[in-house]
Amino acid sequence: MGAELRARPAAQRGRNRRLWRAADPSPHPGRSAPPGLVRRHRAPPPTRIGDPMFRELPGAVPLEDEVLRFWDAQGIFQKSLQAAAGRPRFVFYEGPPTANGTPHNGHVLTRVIKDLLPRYKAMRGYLVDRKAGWDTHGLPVEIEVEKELGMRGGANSPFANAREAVLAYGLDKFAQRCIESVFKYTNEWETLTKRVGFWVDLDDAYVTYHRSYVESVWWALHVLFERGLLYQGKKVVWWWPEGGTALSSGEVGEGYRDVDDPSVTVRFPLVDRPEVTVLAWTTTPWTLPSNTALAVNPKHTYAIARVARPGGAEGETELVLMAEALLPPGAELLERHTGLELEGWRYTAPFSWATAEGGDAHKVVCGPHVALDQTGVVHTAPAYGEDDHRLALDKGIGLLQLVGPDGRFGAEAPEWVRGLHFKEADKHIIRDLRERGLLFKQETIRHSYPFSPRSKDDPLMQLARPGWFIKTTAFKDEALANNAAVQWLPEHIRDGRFGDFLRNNVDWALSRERFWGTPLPIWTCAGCGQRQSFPGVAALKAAGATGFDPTVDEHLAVHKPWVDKVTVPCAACGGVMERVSEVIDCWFDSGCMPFAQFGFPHQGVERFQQSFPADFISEAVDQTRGWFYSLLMISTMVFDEQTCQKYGLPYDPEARGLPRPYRNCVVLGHVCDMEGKKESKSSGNYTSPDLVLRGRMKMRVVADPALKPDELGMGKAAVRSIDLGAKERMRMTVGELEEGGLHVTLKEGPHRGKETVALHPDTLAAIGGPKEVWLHAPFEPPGADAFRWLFYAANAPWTNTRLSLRAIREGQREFHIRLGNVYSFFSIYANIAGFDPAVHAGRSSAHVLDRWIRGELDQLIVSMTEHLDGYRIYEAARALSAFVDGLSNWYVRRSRDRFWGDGEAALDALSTLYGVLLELSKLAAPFVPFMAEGLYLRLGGAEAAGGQPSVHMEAWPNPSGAADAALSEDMALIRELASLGLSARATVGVKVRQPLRAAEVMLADPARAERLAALVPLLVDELNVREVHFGAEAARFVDFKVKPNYPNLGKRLGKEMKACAAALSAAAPATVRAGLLSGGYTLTLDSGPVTLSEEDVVVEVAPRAGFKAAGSAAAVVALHADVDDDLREEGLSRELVNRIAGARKDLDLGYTDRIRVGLRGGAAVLAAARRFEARLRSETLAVALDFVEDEQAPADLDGHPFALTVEKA
RNA sequence: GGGGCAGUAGCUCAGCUGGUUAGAGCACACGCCUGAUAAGCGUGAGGUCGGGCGUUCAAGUCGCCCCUGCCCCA
Repeated sequence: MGAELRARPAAQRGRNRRLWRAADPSPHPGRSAPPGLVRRHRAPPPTRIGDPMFRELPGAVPLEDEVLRFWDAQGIFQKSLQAAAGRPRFVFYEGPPTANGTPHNGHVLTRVIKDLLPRYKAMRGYLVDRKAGWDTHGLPVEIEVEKELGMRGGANSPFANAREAVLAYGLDKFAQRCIESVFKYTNEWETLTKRVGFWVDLDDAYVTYHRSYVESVWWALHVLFERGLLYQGKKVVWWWPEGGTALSSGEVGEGYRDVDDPSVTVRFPLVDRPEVTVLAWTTTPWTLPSNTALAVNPKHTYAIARVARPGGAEGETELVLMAEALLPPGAELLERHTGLELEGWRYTAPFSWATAEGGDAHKVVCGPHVALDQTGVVHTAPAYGEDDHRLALDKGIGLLQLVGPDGRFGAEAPEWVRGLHFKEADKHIIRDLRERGLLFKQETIRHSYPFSPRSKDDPLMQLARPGWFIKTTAFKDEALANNAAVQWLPEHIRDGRFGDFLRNNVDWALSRERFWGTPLPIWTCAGCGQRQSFPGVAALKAAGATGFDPTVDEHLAVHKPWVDKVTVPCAACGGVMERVSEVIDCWFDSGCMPFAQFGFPHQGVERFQQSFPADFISEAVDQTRGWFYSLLMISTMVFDEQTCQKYGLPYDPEARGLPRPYRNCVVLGHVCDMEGKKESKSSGNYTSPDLVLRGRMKMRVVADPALKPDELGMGKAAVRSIDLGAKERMRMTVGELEEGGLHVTLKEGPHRGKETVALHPDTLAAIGGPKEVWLHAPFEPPGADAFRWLFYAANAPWTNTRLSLRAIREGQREFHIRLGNVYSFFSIYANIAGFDPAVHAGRSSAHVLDRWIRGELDQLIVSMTEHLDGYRIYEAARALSAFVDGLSNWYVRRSRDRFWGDGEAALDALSTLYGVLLELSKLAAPFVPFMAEGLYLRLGGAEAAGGQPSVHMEAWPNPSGAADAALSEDMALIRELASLGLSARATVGVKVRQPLRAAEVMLADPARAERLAALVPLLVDELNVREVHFGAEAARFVDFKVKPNYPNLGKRLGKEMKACAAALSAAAPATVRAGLLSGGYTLTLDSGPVTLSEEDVVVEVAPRAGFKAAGSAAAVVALHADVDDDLREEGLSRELVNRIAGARKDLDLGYTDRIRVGLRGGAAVLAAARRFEARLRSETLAVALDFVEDEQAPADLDGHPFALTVEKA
């Protein structure tokens, strides 16, 4: 190898490197990576013949590929379960997702949280079954199929609503389509699940439409029916006219959106005094024809007053009746009445199209729900409002229902509004009111109003409907007690969101007039009205049921339309019982999951007994009214003492069997975009999880001639959420794994729909006009571990997470890269030293750094265990990260010279670091399962004594007893002193390579100096000073400060605290300090003398002005800044080492390669080199050093001429 | 309209049961180190802790009111 002249100073090398980087604007998409993500750009030089013992750790995605292959090939997940057989169980319930849409980033969050705790508990010695599940029933599925089939009711359709379209299509075919739709994206879900490392048993997944599941749900309903808790009634429900069905509160909640609606105040003339009109307000004018009452609050004061007539002539007035407190300014008060007094007053309704049924109409009634709002009088239409309905029942008021379930005015209505959609009718009704002089005021308000969650343009209406209900209100107290026994994270969910929901509980509107769902297992006799429920097919057959279709699939047989053909002879009258037509709310399915997943009680009794209740569940916060509720409510009702005893379930009478069915619930926040908005496909601020995981994503593509041929049109929100500059070029291919493809420039533009991008028509044609394309990001994807880490370590799981590549990379740098670097460092020296864990591991080195890091590791184990046992994921992740920081930036940094030394010292350090890394791989395993596995296997954990095939089968580490609180504190102080020393060096302005004579350290608590003695060499090295002095001399550059120890003194002195603080600050600090050190210092306050002990006063130090020093409250470090010839010579020699090391690197030499060095230079350089020749040789592995005196040498070493040749020996 | 959560540095977030220099990361500036090296480290600047009132010797932390945002409900 040829020699190379190497004389550029280090600083210049650095600058060039920066320039090189800055001048490289990523010309090779797909290849270059942002600085910081690629660990090295060349393989480390071979260090010995044959394979090194400790292999390099590859980048994130290749590592994850490798580990996934390994898990798969070795069946590690299954093995881990087999190995845990017989251990106590930690029960986890998987909340079933619906696979009829592609998974998004929010699902990544839930999946990684659900993965972490089971992994942890498995390592802690539990058997953790992880049964997957799929939610397959319900409206979302039906709507999806209706869309696929182009079914839609209304104006341009032959059908009144989609419901009728489905009936025309055929229920049997429809059910088949639903099943297909449900598993449309199963592949995407399974791929994502594996890719993010969520261990769950997909092969044994429960499916809510399977017969065994349906029969379990039937059983639960049967139990409720038998107890009289399942009843038919009429309730006001949120109704979706176009869908022809009621919606559950969860479904309604999805569809709220801000809209502008009319806000009208209407005149209702009193019958007895027609000149006085009651003013009532509504935002739903279409309900006015169905008005049957006006409600007032009995406690409020109402007034008859003369007010200006709106829109009337100047000075025109009218008499109105409304709440006194809400009268407009200038109103003339004529009479006062309490709400109570108004009850029974009759008024003339604005419309009289029909007569109210079932009671009185058109009078004033009192309702406690009436708020002091608008006029304080509420227009009441009992058919269209829950409060209204309840009040009407209460007061014997009848009901008018002029808008039918199809959302349109019916035959009773006059022609001008007949057949009109209710929203459409609003303006006609307002016009009519205005023409008849009944409209007092009209405005427009913006408020949130629910729309169909599946068809965004269909407004919902409240409607009194007959249906089946569960009497959940009868279990309110029990449910609240159950809730109180659950450990919620965050805690406030219990008394806040969830508790509130339970307190305001209303009976569960269970039935759905739909098709694809669990059929309600109730049969009724047309003859005598007898009703009976059946807990399963066997019970039906036992009752003599006929009509089962033997040709149909067993799962379909328990669904509509097949199950509707099943009839049962009526035990009461001998007639024929037929099934009621309804199916049930699919939330009820989900809440039956604890037992239905095993088919309990028809089968799987033992598995259920072992799995009830769950130790842990986790979903996003929107499930408070969804799954969290359905689970809790159903188990509260069904698994009472009686049921538990009957089926041998654990029931602690003390706790009334609470909580059930879950003990701990981690509530997750939403995944938001960079602006903090919730990610959603329809608003376009959404990226596929694939982008983070694999650096690519599949998008639909449409043509847009407004684009340039090389442009890719993408919604603004999408571009931002992808988190690149718009100028970044992405690679686009048609096939998933295709090489090459087109490079396109992102062009921000309008949002074109869910996951959709646009291309110029020609470009689209040129690539064959595909419907979908793959976009490949011009960066190295962070991968699954980094994605997981973001959700664990960026913030608590229940706060919303802002997703951005930047944030992911930040976390990756902080944890993954740092840990990877430590391993990389270890592997280099372990390979050089021939470190063999079988021989060298487990040395209990007495070196203070080794003792320290082992102690820190112990403390880490303790704190992570505590945190994870308390489900505090974020805190555990922070502790882990802080440890890795200390390991990298203090342990390794200060241990370096030991690693490249020989013999025992190196083996001690290697053995310690090896042990720490191996334990760390276990501690990190639940968080970053891929990297942890990669580390574990590379460290030979599997081959070590007692090792397991996988880190995930390892036992969670136990503290070894190495924790040393005193050492830990002392080291923290030393690190603080190092920090102060470096700060002081910055004021001196001398680089750290230049040794200084001494550092003077003054501690606020001088007693600690002695304990620090053993650690002082670390400080000497870190600060590059020859000596560190504590104490006496240091007093010269320190000022003392004394202040009261508030927590201590505050309790003792109370109100005297202020005076004491003032007196103390007035005293001379040095005197106070002296007094304290000699047993106590006495202050004289107005109230008398107060003697302060050392514990009562905090003494701090601060650097006195004019010294090269830096200080904190605990210490001041000052430096002897003068550099004499002796020090300068040593500095020069270290400078030389640095240059030679730089040359080695430029020559790409291996770590152990020997070199020959030729040094030309001036007298000063040569003198330094000769004096420190031994060190020069050993630190640079120079086997030969030639000196040539040359005062004209071209390069500069701290102002001295010099030149260097380095060649491999 | 009601309820829940949140508002702390330019940005993203910590901050335990109230205790006196309010922290971290990123970004920025300067510097350092470099046989882990397209990595790493240090220092600095940057805050009336959304606003107001109150409780207290002491409030980012507790209470009340208001403002703003998000979520849930009506």
